[in-house]
Amino acid sequence: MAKRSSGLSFDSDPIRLLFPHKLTAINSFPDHRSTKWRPMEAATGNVNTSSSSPPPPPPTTIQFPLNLNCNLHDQHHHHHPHKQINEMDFFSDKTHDVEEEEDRSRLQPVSSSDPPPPVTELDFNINTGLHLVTGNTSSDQSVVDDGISPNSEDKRAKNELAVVQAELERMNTENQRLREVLDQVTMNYNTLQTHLVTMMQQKQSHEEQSNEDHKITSNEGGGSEAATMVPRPFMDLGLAAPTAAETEEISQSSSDEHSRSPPLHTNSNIDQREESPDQQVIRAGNSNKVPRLSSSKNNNTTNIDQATEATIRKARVSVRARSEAPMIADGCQWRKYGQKMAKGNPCPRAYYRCTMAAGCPVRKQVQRCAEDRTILITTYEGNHNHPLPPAAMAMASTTSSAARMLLSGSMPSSDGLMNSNFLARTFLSCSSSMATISASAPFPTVSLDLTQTPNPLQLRSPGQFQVPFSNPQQQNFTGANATLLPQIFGQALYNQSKFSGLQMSQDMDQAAGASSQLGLPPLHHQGASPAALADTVTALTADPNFSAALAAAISSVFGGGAQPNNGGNTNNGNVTTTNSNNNGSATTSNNISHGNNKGN
DNA sequence: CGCCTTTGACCCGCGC
DNA sequence: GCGCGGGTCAAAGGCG
Repeated sequence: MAKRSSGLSFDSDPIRLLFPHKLTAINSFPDHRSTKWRPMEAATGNVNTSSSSPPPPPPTTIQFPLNLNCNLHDQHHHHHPHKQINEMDFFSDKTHDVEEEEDRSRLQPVSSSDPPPPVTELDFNINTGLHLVTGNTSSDQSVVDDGISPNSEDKRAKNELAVVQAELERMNTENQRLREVLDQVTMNYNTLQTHLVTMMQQKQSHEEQSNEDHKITSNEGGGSEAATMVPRPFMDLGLAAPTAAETEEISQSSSDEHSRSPPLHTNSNIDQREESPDQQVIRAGNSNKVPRLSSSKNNNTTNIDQATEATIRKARVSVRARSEAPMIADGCQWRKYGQKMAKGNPCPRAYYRCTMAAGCPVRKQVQRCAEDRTILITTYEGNHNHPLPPAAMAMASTTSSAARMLLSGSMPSSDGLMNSNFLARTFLSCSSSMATISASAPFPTVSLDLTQTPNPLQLRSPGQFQVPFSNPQQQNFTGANATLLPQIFGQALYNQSKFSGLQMSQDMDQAAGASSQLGLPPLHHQGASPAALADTVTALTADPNFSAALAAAISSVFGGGAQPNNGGNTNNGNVTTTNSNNNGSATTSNNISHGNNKGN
């Protein structure tokens, strides 16, 4: 399936996303500047062009949801101010009004002496004259009509008949139109299904190879049927043998997608198991190539979850933001544990570990863009296993949600497809010009480019605000705002997830729990192609819900200080930064560890 | 003293 | 098998 210009770009064959661990390091992590970001830029242009003008219905076959929704929406909202249905809309009062006027004008000769009364449904009923025939003389009209011959009543009846017939015609037309829409929906569904089957087949072949190579699931034979559902490629991404508590966690998460998520854990507990201080599962190399799933004591379901979580652990969210600060303040406490010179970038890459809780598996890498040193590339990996301050919640949910989006986007299970796609489109629609999915990177990575000015149309929510994203012409985007952006984004995503009410409905009982604790679409199926996801995302880039989510996010981040229609530059110019800025915007950020600035 | 950064060494996977 | 590159460890030192 061809790539579509949605801001979502895949660098490689879609199937590769399913086997991130198999990928070569063609686009290894540090190379944000090169291949990874290029598609996004291209996509940016496309998106902008497509979104700046009323989208000429792209040939995408997945466009239907929007159209369908719009139509239905309009039809069911009688008082929608921008009703666009001209040909037929008998759900609309207004249409009725107009047509009734016409009908009434046709009927006028019968009772020409009466000024046209206010048009209402009641009037319509009265004017049908049907009641008059039955001898209902209570109305003024009937009084007026009293003096009229039965012949005129016949005329009137005929007229009414004509009206009814016209209505019937219109209804037929509308039915036809709806049928066409339905056909289109069905066709699109079939297309998707076909694509899914294809991908599943490809996946199975890969799975077989993977099984032979890694013998990961040698333990239990699990039904072949289940085996086909098990995301074998992810098995490699399994974690080290889980502890008892971990196993419990796993079984819990597997047995219930219905939540009971531990309260106050910002993100899924996926990584709690990851390393106890003495365990250090993420050891050299292992973190990169993922510890093996050595334990065989788990059943398929457990393996699925392990694989899922391990993959999530590997999923990364890369944030590009202009910042002169050494790091963007994301509300967490970090400790630097290493620094390396990465190939292809003269700027060193710093490795940070979350120190807000012992054993928190979250890592982040900070590196300046080689091409533009003002751009700070921060890549998050993993999920916190501890409560987070509000300031850190957004970013945590962003990373977590992005990770899940990546995974779910590659697993279009019957129940996961919609969820994943919804989340994906949520994620990407908000910034189709900013978000990029890299499937060719060693790990599935969602890249958020916060250095570009997003399309105002996309950022304008019904509330008419604009995110103070960096303006390319205004390079003074400093750490303060750079700090905010991920939070905005994350919060928007988080909110949108709540609004969506999709997978959240299962686990959203924990308000503090970030989206990662939301029910992850079951990993039964796998092999959905990112392209399919891309298609869906492409088709659904305009998600009104996201605007609301983004509005809420900004409101929360700015404490209601979001400036409507500020053109996005206001804050940029005003905020000056220091490394330790809290910029007063968001919350009680712990900000970057103090030593961090010290060191730099 | 505790926490942090620095930095060289080490581990590991992958490609050749 | 070797080299490369990414990622991490851990000793040493700095700072408040």
